[in-house]
Amino acid sequence: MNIFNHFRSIVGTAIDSLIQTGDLPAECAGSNFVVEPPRDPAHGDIATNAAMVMAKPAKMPPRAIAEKLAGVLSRSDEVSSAEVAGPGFINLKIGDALWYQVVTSALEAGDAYGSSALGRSEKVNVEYVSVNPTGPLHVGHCRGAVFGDALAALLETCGYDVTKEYYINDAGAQIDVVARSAYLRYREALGEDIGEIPSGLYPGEYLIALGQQLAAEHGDSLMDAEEPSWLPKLRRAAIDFNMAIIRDDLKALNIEHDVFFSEQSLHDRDDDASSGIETSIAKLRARNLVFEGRLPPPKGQVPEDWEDREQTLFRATEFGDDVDRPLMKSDGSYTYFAADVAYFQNKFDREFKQMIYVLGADHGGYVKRLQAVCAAVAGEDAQAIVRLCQLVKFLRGGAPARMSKRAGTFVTLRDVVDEVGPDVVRFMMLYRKNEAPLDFDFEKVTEQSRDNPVFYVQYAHARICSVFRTAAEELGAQAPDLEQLKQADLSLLGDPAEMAIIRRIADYPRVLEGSALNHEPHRVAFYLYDLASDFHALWNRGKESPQLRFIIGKNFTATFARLALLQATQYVLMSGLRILGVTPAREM
RNA sequence: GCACCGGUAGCUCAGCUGGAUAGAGCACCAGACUACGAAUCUGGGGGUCGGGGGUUCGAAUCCUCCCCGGUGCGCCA
Repeated sequence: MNIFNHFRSIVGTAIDSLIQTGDLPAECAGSNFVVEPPRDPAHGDIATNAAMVMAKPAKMPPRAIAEKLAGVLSRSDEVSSAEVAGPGFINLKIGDALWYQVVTSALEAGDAYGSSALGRSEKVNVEYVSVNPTGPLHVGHCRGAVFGDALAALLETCGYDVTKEYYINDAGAQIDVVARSAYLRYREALGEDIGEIPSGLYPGEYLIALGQQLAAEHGDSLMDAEEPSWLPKLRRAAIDFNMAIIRDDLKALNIEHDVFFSEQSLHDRDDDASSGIETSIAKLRARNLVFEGRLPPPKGQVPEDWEDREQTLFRATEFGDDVDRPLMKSDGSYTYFAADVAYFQNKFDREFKQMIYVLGADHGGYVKRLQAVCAAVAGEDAQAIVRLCQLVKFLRGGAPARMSKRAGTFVTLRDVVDEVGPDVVRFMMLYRKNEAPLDFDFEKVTEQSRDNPVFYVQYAHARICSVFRTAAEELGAQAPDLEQLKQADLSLLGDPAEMAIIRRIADYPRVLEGSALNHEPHRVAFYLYDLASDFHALWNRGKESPQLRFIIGKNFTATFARLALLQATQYVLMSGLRILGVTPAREM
C-alpha cells in the first residue's frame, strides 16, 4: 500500500473532472504534479503542488486553481479536509483510519512491505566490481562493490528483473604479468631462490600458494620450458586462482554475482565463426560508424610516445562523445574499448533494457563513450546508466592508509571486513551519496561509537526484539501472535510520537520508488536512520509517560496495539536493511 | 586546454529530480535511567546554500560566466 500513489490518482481524477466541466483547460491533463508528505506535519497529512504546476498551461493563478481543486477533493470520501495554503499548495487531511490501515498492510506484507511492481519485470543488468583478476580486492573496491550490490537489491525489490554481473578482464597484458609472476612463484615452490621480485611483476605473497599449486600439478616439467609454451597455461591458472580469491573476498561482504562474463570470450572464435568483437564491429561498419582516421593529440599533456597515425575509429562523436574512439591497437589487436562495444552488444542481445555500470570516479571519462556505444547499438531500445562512485579516502587515525597493488603491501578488502565487519563496511559505504567523496577512518569506525549510524539503526531493531522477548516472558501464553496483532485495535494509537512512526512507515514505499528510479540506494540508508530516530524517540516517551510504554501490564488491547506498531516498524527495518545488505541484529 | 564530479552550520553530510520558515549527526550549553537495554531521548544557540548575472508566481536545485578542490584526457586495462 502506497497512500501517496493512492492519493495521486485521486487528485488526478479530480483534475480530469474539472477539465470535463470546463473549469480547467484540456492542457492540464497529464501534468507532472507530486503528492507527498508536507514538510511541516502541521500543514496536514498529504500535500500536492498540482495547482502550481498547472498554473502555466491553465493560464490561471495557482491559488484560483487550487480553490477549485480543493473544492472537488473535499467531496471525496477519503479526504476529511482540503485547504489551500501558501502560493497554491493543497493540504489534505485524511481520516486516522487510513493511517492505521498502513500499519495493517505492513503487517500483512511482512518484510515484503514496500516492494512494488514499479519495474514491471524490466530486465536490468547491473555490472559492478569487475576488477582485473590479478589479485585480492583492495579497500578501494569496497564502495563500488557495496553500492552495486545494494542497487541491485533495491531494483529487485521494486519489481525489476535484475542480473548482477561481473566482467572479467581476462584478455589483457596485465594477465601476462600475473602469469609471469606466478611462474616465478612456481620456481620458488620447486626450491629455487628467486630473491627479490623484479619490478614490473606482482610481488604479492598471495601468489606463493599458486606457485605451490602449479608445482604440485606440473612437477618440474615447466622449469626449462620456453615462455610461449607455459604462458597460456599459467594465464588460465592465474585467472582461475585470482577469481577464486576475489569471489571469496566478495562473499565476505555478502556479495554474490549471478554472471561472471569473460572478456576473452569476446575475442574467441568458435570454429569458423567470427568473434563477438568482429561481429559487433562489422555491424557498426555496415552503418558507416567505423572508419579509418587520425586523432588529434590531447590538448594538455601530449604523451611522449605520441605518434600521429591512421587507425580504426568508432564514430563516437556522432553520439555525443568528445572524440572518436580507437578500436584497434598499433599491433593490429583490438582495444579494450572494442571489447566494450562487443560486450554491450552481448548485453543487448540478452534483452536487457537498462545496462547499469558501477564505476570508480577515475573512470569518469568512460561515461560518454559507453553512452555513445549504447546509442549506436541500441538506439532508444536500451539505456546505459553509469553510476560513478567517488574514490574513498582510507585513513587510519587521520593518516592515509597506503595501498598499492603493485607494491604488494596494499590494504585488502578482506583486511577491512575482518577488522570492522561487513555490516559496518556496507552501511558506511551507503550512508553517503555515491558522487560525494568519502573518508573512511579505520579507527573511527572500529570505535563502534555513536558516530556510527549503523549501530543506531541496528540498535532500534534490537530494542524491538527485546520488547518482544519481554512480552513473551510477561504475557506467557497470552503473548500475541501475528494474527492477533493484525486484529489489534490500532485506534488506541494516537500520540504524536506514534503517529510520526506511522507516517514514516507510510512513506517507505515512496522512498523505495524514488531511490530505485534515481539509482540512489543511499536514500534507503538515510530513511532507516530517520525511522530509527522516530522509534528511539517513542521509546523514551515511555519513560516519561508510563501509559506510552509498549507493554502495559494486563491491558491487552493497548499492549497489542503497541506491539502491532512495533512489528510493522520491525518489518520496515528488516526490509531496508536487507536492501543494504546489513544484518538486522537481534541483540547487540 | 577540454570533459566529468564535488563546494550547504565550526566539522561530517542530507535536501525526495523547481515548492511552504534550508534539515540531521558530531562538537558546544542545559536537562532525562526505582522503567520494555542511557549504544537512547528532550530543549538551546549556530547559515551571504563558493561568487556574480539570468530564467519565473517561486531557485540550494535549471541556464551562463568566474573561483576553489578531486578525477580523467590515442594504442593501459
